[in-house]
Order: sequence, then C-alpha cells, then structure tokens
Amino acid sequence: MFYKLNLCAAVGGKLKSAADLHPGVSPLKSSAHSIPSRRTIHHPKEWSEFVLIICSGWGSSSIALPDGRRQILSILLPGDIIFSAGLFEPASGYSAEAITEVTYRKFKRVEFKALLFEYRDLFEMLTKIWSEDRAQADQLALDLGRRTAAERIARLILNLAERLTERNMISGHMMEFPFRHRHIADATGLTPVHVSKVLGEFQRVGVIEINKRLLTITDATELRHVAGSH
Amino acid sequence: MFYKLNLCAAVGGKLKSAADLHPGVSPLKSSAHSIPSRRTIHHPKEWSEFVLIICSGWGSSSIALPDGRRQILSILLPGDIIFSAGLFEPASGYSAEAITEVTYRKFKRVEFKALLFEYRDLFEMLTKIWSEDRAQADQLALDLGRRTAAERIARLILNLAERLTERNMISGHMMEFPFRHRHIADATGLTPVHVSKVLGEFQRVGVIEINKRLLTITDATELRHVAGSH
DNA sequence: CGGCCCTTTGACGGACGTCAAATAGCGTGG
DNA sequence: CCACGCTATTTGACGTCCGTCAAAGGGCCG
Repeated sequence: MFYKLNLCAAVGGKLKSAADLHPGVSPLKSSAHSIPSRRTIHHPKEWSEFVLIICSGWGSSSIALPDGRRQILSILLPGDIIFSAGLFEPASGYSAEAITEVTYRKFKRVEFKALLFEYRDLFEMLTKIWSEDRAQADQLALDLGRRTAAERIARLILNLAERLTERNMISGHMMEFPFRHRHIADATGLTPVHVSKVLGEFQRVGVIEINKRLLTITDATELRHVAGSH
Repeated sequence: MFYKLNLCAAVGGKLKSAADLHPGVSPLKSSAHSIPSRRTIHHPKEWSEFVLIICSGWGSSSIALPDGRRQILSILLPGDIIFSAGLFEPASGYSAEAITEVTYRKFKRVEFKALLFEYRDLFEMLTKIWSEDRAQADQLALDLGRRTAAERIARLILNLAERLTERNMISGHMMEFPFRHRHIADATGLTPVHVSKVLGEFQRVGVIEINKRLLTITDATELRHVAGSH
C-alpha cells in the first residue's frame, strides 16, 4: 500500500506532483482545488480530460439513474485517484461528491498517461493500484448481490477502518465517520431508514459506538463475525 | 468494438496470437484448450500466471463465498479476455466456468504484458478493453444495488443481445441462450425460483420467447422499457 | 424404463422498503 | 444567547418484493 501513500504525499504538499517521485523528470503540471462539503467535485456530463487525486477530506464516486436512484462505487480518501473507471479513457456518467471538505489536484489526462508510458515503474505502480481498485469493484458486486444488509454495513466499516489504518488516520479503534445515512445507504444498496435500524442494532449489541461523527469499534471480533464469510 | 473482434480472430484460428496483429513481431506463444460444458476453466485458488482468451463457447467468471453464495461478474463470450480483475497482476478468488463447451487459449502473463509495453497501439487497445470492462463492473454494481429483479433480467438479456450482435452471433431477434436459471440467478443476485417467475412473466406478456435454449426478443421496445431508465 | 436435474407453480415467510410522525442537531440571523 | 428553520435521525406500523420450501411435471441420458 506504500505506493498509495507515496502518491498521497506526492500530491499532498511535500512534492509537487507524482512526477517528482522520479528525480530528474520534469514535474507534471497540476492545479490544486478545494470543495466545501456536500458539493459536486465532478459532474457526470463532463467528458473529463483530467485525472483527479484527493489530497484531503472524504468524498464519494457514484453512478446515478435518471429517476434519482444512486449507487456509490467507492468512498474516496486522501491519496485516492478518481479514475472514473478509466485512467486511460475518459468516461461519462460518473459523478464525484465531497462528503467533508475536500482538496484535490487536477492533472491533464494525456500528460499523466504519457508519463506512465515513459517510466515503467510508475506504470507498474499505477496498474497495481488499478487492479486493486477493480478487485474492490468486484467485491462490491458480491456484496450487493449476495450479502445481507448487516453484512454489507459491517464490511463497509471494516473496510474503511483498514484503509484509514494504511493512512494513519485512525487512533486506537476510533475513526472519523462523517457520513449521512444516505451515503451509507447509497454505498450498500439500502435505504437510509434501514441503515438507521442496522446501525442502531449494532450499537445496542455493543459492537460499535457512534458519537459526533466519530465511530469506535468496540468489539472487532464480533463485528468481523457479523461481516460474515471472508 | 472492432478490436475485440480482431482479438477474437487473433485467437480464433486464423492468426496464431495477438502478436500477429503486428506484422514483424514474433508471435506470442499460446496453447489451445477445450473444456466440456459445466466444468471449471479456472480455479479460485490458482495463482495464475496465465491470461486466458475465450475462442468459442459461453462461460462465466465469478466470485464465491465459502458458504456457497456466488456472484457472476460477467458472461464470457468468444474474444473475451479473462483478466481475473488483473491483466497485469495475478488475482485470486476468481473462478471461471464453462457454460457450454468452451475453447480458449492460454498466454503467459509476463510475455503478454511485456508485449503491451513494447507496442503502444496494442497497449491502447488493451486499456480500452479494460476500461470498458471496468465500466461494465460499475454498471453491475448499480444493477445489483438499485434495480429490481425484472430490470436486472431484462438488462442482462439486452446486454447479451448487444454483445452477440457485435460478434455476428445473432440472427434477427433470435439468440442462443444456453443458461440454467441458476446462471441467471447468480448473475443478477436473485434465486433460480424467482428467475423462473420473472422469465415466465416476460413470456406471458409477450416480450420474449424461450425455446430449446434459444431466446427471441419479440417486443424489443417493451423489453427496453422494462429494463428501465437508461 | 428409471434416475437425475431442471423448471414451474403455489403457499408462506422474512428482509427490507415506504410512510409518517416525533425528536434531535445544527447552522443562521436576530 | 436564543429563536427559528432546515435537515438528519429514530421509531413504529405496515406493505412488497423476493426468498424458502415443497410438490409436481419435463427433458435428457444411460
């Protein structure tokens, strides 16, 4: 996972761009942006010529139906790249939203791509990230198609805990949890009302505690058990 | 879609390998295999050093839970590449099965990869395929998370019809449909019993007809309507 | 002919959705 | 600091979609 952290650092401030990972390479141009919470980062209609990398804050990437139904494909954390399903090909139909305040950097897709093709180890790094990302997408399909509400929500929490640990964004068993129930619902294919019931039950039996947008895993073993097979 | 057909042709017999698309390039080694219907092509435990390409027949790629629940991620048709979520990185946990009799070719992953890095247009072709594949995965998540049983099944049929059309494997509105209900159930996150009910209803209202593993779309407009938004 | 798997059908059950009302937060402006 | 309004959360009653179970055909192959 170190490459993710590297990339995060690369865009986070210390370095100017991913290109700086290669001493001697002229840095990629990029521009920094900031978006307040709850606002759109990337609109589904835009045929984007840019690749976006989250520097700070929490976001979501999703697809929506004309009638308003939405599916969140992934929760975006610092260091995450918004491929919109294609690092190499621009894709439409995807949208990205800020959950908390978000800062991010924008790279020109063609420049990014050219650089990858030029430096083999950068290329390897990115394909590795892309493969992991795809594996996550496949797991999501399994979750949505074959797991119960409680399993899905438990797995979402465990998954986040893991990703936050990689980023040193967790202390003890306490983590930020800046979601509205609607976010969790859209990520798990449920309704906000049902999410409320499941989270309520989790707290009643004492596997987690939620307080002021902070979540504590009080019984990790049991939570993993609820998350079910695998 | 021409590149898919090219690749299909490339592995189908006329050409010896994808490398032959490049005159002057020494062909990639590959080996041909045949698998009877209902058998495993690729086992989830194998840490595969191979990339597989379907030459003929229908297959499925899926993930399974220890308790037996399965999610089919995609229906494999001639020309399809079995990435197992990673063309570049081997992945475990995925399995591929033959639905009808299947023939396929096996390429060494490292050789395949090296070739891509050497020839930019081959690389572009593959990233395009990979991006499309990823987009399909994301649509699957949307289907499983946010669409009803009837919508999912209707979309599966329309999707197949489209892919078969690209491959000239459809005549009029009639197509092969070699699935057991269990396949459709695992692809749509439903149960075989419910699939039976929905397909029965589709036939009762006259949007499709199924006979001897052959499916006819008798009312394409209505089927698209049932498939819902988008 | 017999066995096996698949499909169909119906009755019933359960997980999750919908609706609605009450309560709690939370940011804004006075 | 309080009042206000908006949005989120909680809770309960009820509805629906889909799953489960079971029994009765149907097709295929030995």
